[in-house]
Amino acid sequence: MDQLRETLKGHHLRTTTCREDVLSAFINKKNALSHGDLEGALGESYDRVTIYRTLKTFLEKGIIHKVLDDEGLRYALCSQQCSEEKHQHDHIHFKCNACGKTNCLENSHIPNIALPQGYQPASFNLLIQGTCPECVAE
Amino acid sequence: MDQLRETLKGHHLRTTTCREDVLSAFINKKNALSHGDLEGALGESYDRVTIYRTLKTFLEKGIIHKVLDDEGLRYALCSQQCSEEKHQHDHIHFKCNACGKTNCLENSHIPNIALPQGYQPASFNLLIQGTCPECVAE
DNA sequence: AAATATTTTGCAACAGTGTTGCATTTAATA
DNA sequence: TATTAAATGCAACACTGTTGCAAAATATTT
Repeated sequence: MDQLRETLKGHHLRTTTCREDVLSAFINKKNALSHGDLEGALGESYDRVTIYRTLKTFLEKGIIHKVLDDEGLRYALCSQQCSEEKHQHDHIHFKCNACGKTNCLENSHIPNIALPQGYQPASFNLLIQGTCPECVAE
Repeated sequence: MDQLRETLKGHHLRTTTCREDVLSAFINKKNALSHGDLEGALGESYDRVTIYRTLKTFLEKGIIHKVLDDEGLRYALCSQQCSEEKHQHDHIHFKCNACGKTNCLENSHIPNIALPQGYQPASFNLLIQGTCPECVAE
């Protein structure tokens, strides 16, 4: 449980029960979570606004990153060490159309891509939709 | 101007001024447009709801496709011929962090990507963020 | 050209998502 | 334990997107 406090401290954040619970939710559920998912998971414990602010803070500090799919915005833990200064995310997000879960493929990398003249890329975001191993098995 | 009517007819849609104006906006502006962009461009001519429904219809008929970036949802013309039955989009979307515009790189293709065992991909969506040629030049 | 059937539109109302200001409470520090 | 600074809860609001229904417009038939 002190793991949570350490992570928060490591990112220069005060320890609060809300932050511990949100962080804990991200660690337990493996897949990306939306604000609504968190509201559901944490019940009535915290105000909606507090959860929004917690997500915003976690984003800024590099604890989580945004994950986009056609249904909207979700968040997932940063596996690589990210900080306020530097976010590094060139891995792939996979959304299963069967179970609806989105997660990060940790050991994947987006290959080099030849862009037309003049385009200067800074960050890459690849979402693949399809069927995940668990749903393929059924 | 009959171009518009033809396109609509080709997708089995009735010709209405709203549909013509929305389609026209997509053709004139080259970049991806959000619902809000269209509301701005079309002024008070049409009800918000009508624009939402027009976008939904265009999506279903394969006239436009969704483009996701970190700010939310936009739409862009399908360059390849899409229909109600089949959407085919493996091109790349580029968002310029300087001018804020997102567009499709028409001659680009997402390369083959090796997924971990068991994942069955169906569709790919790659967003690259950076600086576009026009903004690099400045 | 007028009548009909069908689709589309505008309006009202609503649900969901996200933000801001401010007073109160809580966490860290001295 | 007292002080300081940050985080929370509440109220209010703006934005985004959806649904039901009556009125209007389109395409079709006569």
